[in-house]
Amino acid sequence: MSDLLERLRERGWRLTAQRRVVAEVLDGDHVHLTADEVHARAARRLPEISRATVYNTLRELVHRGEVLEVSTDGRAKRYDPNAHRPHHHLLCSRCGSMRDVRPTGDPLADLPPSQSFGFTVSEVEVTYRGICPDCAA
Amino acid sequence: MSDLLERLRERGWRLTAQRRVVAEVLDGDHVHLTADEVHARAARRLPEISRATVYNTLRELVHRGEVLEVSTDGRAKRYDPNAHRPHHHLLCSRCGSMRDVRPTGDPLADLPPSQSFGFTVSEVEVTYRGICPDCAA
DNA sequence: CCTTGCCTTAGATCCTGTCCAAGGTAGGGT
DNA sequence: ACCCTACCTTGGACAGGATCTAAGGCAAGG
Ligand SMILES: [Mn+2]
Ligand SMILES: [Mn+2]
Ligand SMILES: [Zn+2]
Ligand SMILES: [Zn+2]
Repeated sequence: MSDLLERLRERGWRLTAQRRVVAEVLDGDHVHLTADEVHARAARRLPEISRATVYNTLRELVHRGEVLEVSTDGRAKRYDPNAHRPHHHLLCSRCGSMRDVRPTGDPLADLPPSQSFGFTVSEVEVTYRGICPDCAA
Repeated sequence: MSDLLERLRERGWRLTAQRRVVAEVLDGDHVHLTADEVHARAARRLPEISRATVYNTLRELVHRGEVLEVSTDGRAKRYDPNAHRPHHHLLCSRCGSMRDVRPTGDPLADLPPSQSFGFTVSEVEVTYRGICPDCAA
């Protein structure tokens, strides 16, 4: 994720300790943290970091396409560093945990033009809902 | 939608003016109102109806499977009376309006068991995001 | 009709996320 | 190495959506 920070610095981003820590916290696979979870983990390394800065940084990373924002049924949004390879999600209806999945097939191709109602469709999101192994036990 | 009210009354629901009006407001095709929109329309027929009652009634209708709750990217949730025939949604990223769509193909079949991560998957939700004709103009 | 337990109500409260004004600092320029 | 300044961070106020509470109201069975 240090690549990311370099890339952004070249585009005029100031490299601050806060932004570095947020980027570190977001690193990994199947990572889907809420903003408050990001803040809690960032605060372990940088205790004075504020919630506003976490929100600001996340918003900018999303806006620049470096992080994916996923909303889950009225709960807090989750932030996903795996933005460069498109994928979908498995969501536990009980605890809200998420896993990445890559279904075969292209749902965009499954939308007949007769059903588009004049919309210019740019993306599709597929969410599989169920109970995760932990919650099933 | 009077069928609905009868069905619920037989299951022990009290038939109040408020619940009747909420059910009326929710009737129709491609209906995806927010709770406040439901409240506003209900209040045209029953001026003293409270927001709390609208929220209570919607929550119960959703819980009993008579109305679908659709969350749309951090905006207010929308309520969909068309719960009995499964369908998916076209969502305008600008104004938040929605239309029902019925894509061909079954996304559930597109999830390889190797990708299930032990989840017991019970439903799949597909959202097509784009710009609606009104917002494109 | 009466009674009772469910329903409705206004307002407080909670949660998530944004906005603001004040002070701090990265990093280009000298 | 040091300044400057525009950009960044901060705490707290604020806003919208949704839930909760305690008090009074009313559907509907007896
Ligand atoms: Mn993901
Ligand atoms: Mn619908
Ligand atoms: Zn779970
Ligand atoms: Zn629109």
